[in-house]
This record gives sequence, C-alpha cells and structure tokens, in this order.
Amino acid sequence: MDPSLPALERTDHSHTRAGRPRDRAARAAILQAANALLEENGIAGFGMEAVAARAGVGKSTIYRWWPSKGALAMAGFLAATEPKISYPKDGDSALDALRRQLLRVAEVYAGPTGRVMAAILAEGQRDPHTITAFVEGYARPRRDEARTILQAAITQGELRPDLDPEVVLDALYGPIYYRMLVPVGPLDIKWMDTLVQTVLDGIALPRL
Amino acid sequence: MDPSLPALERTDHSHTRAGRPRDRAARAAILQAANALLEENGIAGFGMEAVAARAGVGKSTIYRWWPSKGALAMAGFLAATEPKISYPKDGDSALDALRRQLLRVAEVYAGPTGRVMAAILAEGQRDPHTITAFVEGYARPRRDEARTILQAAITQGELRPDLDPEVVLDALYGPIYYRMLVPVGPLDIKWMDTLVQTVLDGIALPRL
DNA sequence: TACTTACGATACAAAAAGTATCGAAATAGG
DNA sequence: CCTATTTCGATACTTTTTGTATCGTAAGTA
Repeated sequence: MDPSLPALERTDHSHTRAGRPRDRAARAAILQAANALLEENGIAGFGMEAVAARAGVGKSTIYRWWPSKGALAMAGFLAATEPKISYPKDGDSALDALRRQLLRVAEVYAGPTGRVMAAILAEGQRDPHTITAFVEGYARPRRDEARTILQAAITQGELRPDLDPEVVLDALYGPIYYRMLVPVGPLDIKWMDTLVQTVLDGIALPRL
Repeated sequence: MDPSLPALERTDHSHTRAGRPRDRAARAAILQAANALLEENGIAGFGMEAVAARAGVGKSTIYRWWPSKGALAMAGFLAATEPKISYPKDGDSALDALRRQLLRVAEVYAGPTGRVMAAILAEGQRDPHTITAFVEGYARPRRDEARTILQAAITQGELRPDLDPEVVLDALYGPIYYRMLVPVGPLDIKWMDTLVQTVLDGIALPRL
C-alpha cells in the first residue's frame, strides 16, 4: 500500500484518545444509505446531502469518515458486495469452481450491484482516487483469487499449460464489464454460459 | 431512429429560413476544442465554458448545436474517431481482416481516443441520452461491421460454424473496454495479439 | 468537574450546467 | 438600400452539488 494515496476510510482513534467516541452505528447507517441510493438510482440520485438525510446523519459525520464522494461510494459498495461473490470452497475440480463463480458474478452484476459498480467506475473516470480504491480494494483481490483457481485448473491438467493467466482472466471477465457498462445486449446466465463454453473451446475450427 | 430520443445534433435550417446563417466554422472549432480537451484531461477538464473559450465561441452557440454536455462529447468523439477505425477493405481472408482490425482498435483505444471514450462512457452512466447516442451512433454500427466480417469468416470455413456471433464479439471486444476502464494492466498490441490467439484456440486442453 | 472529541444542523464558498438577455452581425426579400 | 429575421459572442443569472466552516450539544476520559 502506497501511503501517499489517500486511504479509503479515515482512521479511527476513538479508543486511544479522549473525548466522545465515534459512532459506529452512524457509520453503518451511512454505508447502508449510500448503497441503497446507488442501487436505486445509480450515480444520478447519489449525493452527499441525500445520503446524510437518508441515514439521519449530519454531512460532517460523513466527511469525518470518508474523504470524498467516490470513497463513500466505494465503501458502500464493498460493504454490500464483498460477501456476495466468494468462491465456492468445495473440493470440486478447479475448472468447475471457476465456471460456477463466473456464472455467479454475471448473475450478481446483472442486478442492482452492477448498477452500483457502473456508477463507481463512472466516478472513477473523474476521480483517480476512486478508480485506484476500486482496483486495489476490489478488482485486484478478486482477480488474484480467480488467478489462483485458474492456475490450479492448469496444474490439474484441465486447461492448456501454455496459457497466459492474465489474458484468460480478461477474456472471461472483460465481457461482463463490457455488457455492464455498454448496453449492447443482456447480461444473463445463458449468455455467460455460452461465453465460457466459447472461450473454453475456442472459435477456430478444431484441427481434425 | 426513434424520434422520441433527442437527436445528437440539432437540425440546421440556415438555408431554408431567412436571417444570419449558422456558422459551420464555429461548429468545427467547437468539435475540435471539445475533442482536444477530452484528450488532454479526460472528463475532468471538460466543461462547456472551457470548450467555448478554447473555440473562441459563445456558450449559447454550443447549446444551439448540441443539447447537452454529453451530446457534445459524443459529437467531438465521433468527428475525431470515426475515420480512425475503419475495416481494411483488402481481399484478405475474413479472419485476417478481423484480426488486423482488432489490433488496430486496441492500438487506438490505448491512446487519447481511449481516454475520450472512457469519459463518454462515464458521462453515459449519468445521462441516458449519452449512452444511447454512443451505442446507436458508434458501438452498434461498429459491432454490425464486425459481425459481418465474423460471419464471412464462418462462411469461408475459417471459424467454427456453430458459434454465436454476439458472444464471440463480446469475447473479443469486451476485454478491450475492460482494460480501458479498469486499470488492471496495459492495453497494448502484444496483449491484444495474445488475447485473439487465446480466443481462437480456446483454453481447454485440445482433444488429442 | 474540566477537558476533549464527535455529533447533527446549518451557513457558506466554489464550481459547473444550462437559461436568459443583449447589442452586433449577416442574410433574404422587397 | 432597407427591413425583418436569425445567429453571433458576451455576460449575467439560476440551480445544483461538492466540500468546508461554524456552533451549540452530547458523550466519553482523567
């Protein structure tokens, strides 16, 4: 972690210092309000005043915890989404685990969570801190997780040994982000299933 | 075209009606200024006042041509980008044409054009008119063009006959948009070349 | 009890999108 | 040439939103 980058959340000194402790309940209410507003209206209906009003909280309390709108959006997104997209821990084949996780990701991103993510990526194009927070705090860890499964699948002889894992991750996950941000077609399980199968088999004529 | 959707550009009646004709030179200057600002600073440095100042034009003139900030960004992008990404017209094999066009797209999107597109997609998450204009005025036509080549490659026996063209397009172009919007890695020709080859061959172990 | 910090509320400053108004300029038709 | 019409650039204005500052109060610690 580069300490020159602004933290996603401000540090909490409530236990070390004297004075009134910071209100964890208010923090939770803010996160929930932020995520709810993002889910309902995307980035359009998401403003600091609206979040404060919905959480029953002063605006200053929000800025005491998070430094900017983008940071708050990221925090709300993480709090709500992180539990939803974990890899299955079964003793399955790695390839099956990868496939099932991809279907799950497509399913989740097709719903409100996808709208929130699109909003964060949009905000990220405007504010470098937000996109950095998204990559470091969400995308990269997920990608690392996926790469591990991918390499396991290669080791177990389920996938070609000569693959570039980064490129394979892009081929599998890139189209999801694409359909999430550019409405060229639906993002559903049937589509995702076809995509996975297509990438698995390749598009070239099989050599007889 | 659904006429209920706001047009990307307002109609020009300067030749039919009386009065001072609309200034095409001013229009061109605005488009150029808009695109330059987007290339230089992305969505951050892109504002109507800034465009007007740079083009040496009143703000009202901009709004006389385009109804909103998003529409202007789209127009500037189209004017500058449309010539850059045409399909090669050679008598090559369809597959080679497709591959060369993908490499060209990756090359172009890796530069300033990619920053402009990212800005437009970001604005599009906020303003439905903008994303619609982008899809209808840019993404969809490109996609149609690519699909034609793709189907030619299938017809010519260069690709599997059982493919879903939409899914293949997502697999090839989706990762480009992904890397353009989420900085997980570089977007260069070497990467693109590996991606194309990976999708062609598939990632599963070849059946011996 | 004194001190310290966070709380909610609210006023405020700054920036930007889009609208309204103005006199000047350019064109068509008479 | 003259008048009506429309666009021109300039500028003031309204509205919205982000982020800061201020203030009296609440809730802890020493």
